[in-house]
Amino acid sequence: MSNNARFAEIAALAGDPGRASMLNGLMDGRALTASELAQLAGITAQTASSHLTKMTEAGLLQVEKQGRHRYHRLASPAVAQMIESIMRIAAPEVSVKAVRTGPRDAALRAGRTCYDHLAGHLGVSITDALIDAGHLELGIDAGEVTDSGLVLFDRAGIDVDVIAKRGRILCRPCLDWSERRPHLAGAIGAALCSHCFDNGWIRRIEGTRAVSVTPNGQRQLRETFGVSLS
Amino acid sequence: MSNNARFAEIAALAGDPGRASMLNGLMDGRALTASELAQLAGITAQTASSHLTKMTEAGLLQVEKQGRHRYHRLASPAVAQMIESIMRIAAPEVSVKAVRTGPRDAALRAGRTCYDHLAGHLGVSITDALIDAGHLELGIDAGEVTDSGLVLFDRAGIDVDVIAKRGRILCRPCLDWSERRPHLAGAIGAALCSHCFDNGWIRRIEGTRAVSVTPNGQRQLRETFGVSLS
DNA sequence: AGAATGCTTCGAAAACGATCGAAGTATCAA
DNA sequence: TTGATACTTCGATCGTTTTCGAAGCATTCT
Repeated sequence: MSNNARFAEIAALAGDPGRASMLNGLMDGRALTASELAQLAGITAQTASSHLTKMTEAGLLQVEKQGRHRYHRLASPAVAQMIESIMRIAAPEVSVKAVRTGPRDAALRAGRTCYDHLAGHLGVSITDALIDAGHLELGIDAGEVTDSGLVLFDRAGIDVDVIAKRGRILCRPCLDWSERRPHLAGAIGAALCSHCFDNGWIRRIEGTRAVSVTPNGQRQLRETFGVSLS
Repeated sequence: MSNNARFAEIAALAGDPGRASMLNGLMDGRALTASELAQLAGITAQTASSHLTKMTEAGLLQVEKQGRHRYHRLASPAVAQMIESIMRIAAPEVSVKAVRTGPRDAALRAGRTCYDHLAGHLGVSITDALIDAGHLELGIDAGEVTDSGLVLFDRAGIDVDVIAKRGRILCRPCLDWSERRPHLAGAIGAALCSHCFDNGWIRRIEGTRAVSVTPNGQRQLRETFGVSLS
C-alpha cells in the first residue's frame, strides 16, 4: 500500500462520527469495553465491534482480552497526540458570545484529563502557576522543568529521577483546546495528574473525563504549587 | 454543530485519498494552484475544485486569488502539525528489507522540505551534526539551541535574535517519517532551510518536495556545520 | 473582439461504507 | 447443564460521497 493511501486510511478512521466518539472517550488513557464504547458513541454493539476491529487492525487501538470483556485503549501516546492535533483544528473559535453548551461542557472546560495529564482551566492554571514561579518553561512546542522545579516536585513527593528513567519525554507542552493555551504534558504531567488523584485532590466526574477539585485539593494546590483557581 | 461532529468532519476531510495527496503536496508550505494539485492527486480539475472548496470552508486551507490562478496553501502551521501527526501513525515500520519504491521515493528519502524546514536523510544529518557538536539538544517532543549553537548560527549569517522575535517557537523537533528520528523544525529550522536555498546549497527537484544538495552545498554544509552526508 | 486558459457549478452514475437484525461463539454464574 | 452476558460475524439495506462529463464564468492573451 502506498504511503499516501495509508495516510488517508488512518485519517478516514478518525473521520467517522461513531469512531471519533470512541477515540475521544479513550483520550483519558483508560481502557474501555466494547459495550461501554458502543453506548458512548450511541451505536449498537455490532457496529461498534466492526469499528473497533478496523481501528485495532490499523494500529490505532490495542485490545486486551480479559474473560468475556475486551478492553480497548489507544495504542500509544502518538495516537493521543494525533487526536489532540485534530481536535486543535476542530475546536471552534472561542467567540465573545460563545454559547455554553451545557453543564457537562462547562465541567470539561473547568478541568479534565487529557490522555494522562490535566487539562482545561485546572490544567492551565497549574501550568501557569509553575511558570510564574519559575519552576517551568513552556512554549507552544517545547518545554523544560527548571532546577527549582525539580526541587519543588521532589519535595511534593514526586520523584522526578525515577520518572525520567522511563524513556519517555519528561516535559512537553500540550495545547489546550478549550483554553487555547499550553498545559503541562509528558511524563511529569502524567505524574502530577496521578499525584492529584492519589491524594484525593481531584476526583473524576462519573462517566466523563471531567474532574472536580476537592476542597482539600484546592488548598493543597495553592499551598504546594501556588495555584489559585479563579 | 457538536464538537465531536466537527472533529469527525476535519478527520474525514484528510481521509480521502485525493485530498490526502493534496495536503501532502502542500506540506512544504508552498501555495499551489488548483490544477497543480489536481495533477498531483491524479484527479480531474472538477473533482479537485470540489475538494479544495470543502477544505477551505473547513479552515484547513487558505486561498489567494491572483489573476486567473487560485493559490492554495495550508491555513496554518497547526494544520501542518496535524498532518505530520497523522503521518507519524501512518508511516509503515521501517523493516530491514524495506522495499524501495522507486527513484522518486528515494529522492524524497534523501532530502526534502517538510512544511518549511528540511527533512529526510539531509535534514536528519544536519540535525545530528548539530547535536553531536553540542549546538543543539533535541528529544522527541522538545528541543533547545545551546549557547554555542547561537554563536554558530550567528556566524553563519543567520540572525537568531531577529528570528526569535517573530513570536514563533524557535526550536522544536519534528519526527521524520522516513528516518523515524527527529529533525530540526521551528523558526530556526525554517531559517536554516531558507539559508540553504538562498545560498544555492540545495535545489528543489522540480515538481516534488524533494531537494538535492549541490556540490558547493555539500562542501559548505561540511565546513560550516560539520555535516557529512554519507 | 475572439480564442485560450483556469477554475467552478450542475447533474447523474457508480462505489463505498455505515448500520443493524439475526445468528453464532466464548465466557461466566449458579 | 442451563441461562445470561459480552462480543463477533454475516448479510442486506440504505444513505453518503466521490467522480467526471458538460456547461458556465472569469481572466488573460493575441
